[in-house]
Amino acid sequence: MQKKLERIAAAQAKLARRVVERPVDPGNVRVVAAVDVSYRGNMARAALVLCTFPDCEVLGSKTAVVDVTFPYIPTYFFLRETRPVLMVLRGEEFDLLLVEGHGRAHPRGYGLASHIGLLVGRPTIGVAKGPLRGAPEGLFKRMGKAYVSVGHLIDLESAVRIIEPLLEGGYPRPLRLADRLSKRETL
DNA sequence: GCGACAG
DNA sequence: ATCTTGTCGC
Repeated sequence: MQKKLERIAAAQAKLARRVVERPVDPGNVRVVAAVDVSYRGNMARAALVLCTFPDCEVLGSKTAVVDVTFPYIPTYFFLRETRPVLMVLRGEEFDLLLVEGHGRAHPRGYGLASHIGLLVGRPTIGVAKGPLRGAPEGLFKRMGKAYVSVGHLIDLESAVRIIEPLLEGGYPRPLRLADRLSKRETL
């Protein structure tokens, strides 16, 4: 298994080079999507919440249940949540995506948010509740209780401007809603 | 066995 | 993330 992780780590380092950082005009962002995943037994339940920007009026929500295929291993988190996240995002449209987990704020510059961003081809921001050991300072911004970093197709400055109006109680409201929906039945 | 890092 | 009651505090 250790050998397998070494190969994956090398892949992450290579994929990190494909991450694009560029400005995003908040004025062009109309629909924001947020995804989070909860667990129960051997099943993962992903939740998606779509809302307007910057007012964050809920436009819709959805959930997807899938069996867990990989354990949680720090810095290899994307292996565990990519499937459930892609399932719940399938067929959905939005201008920007918020992912529960780090983007570039990762030892190899490639966390779940960057992986999802590369796969969906939409501006993606990574938001986590805590820092990851080995993540270079400067690649993320502490906002309230959240650690914000670039996922893909956006730069940190733009990410900060977009997260700012969405903060509620120290955390982005869309993600708070997605977190609740992933664990409960109601939003 | 101990210590401990996204979720 | 999840296992878990009541309790302390803003």
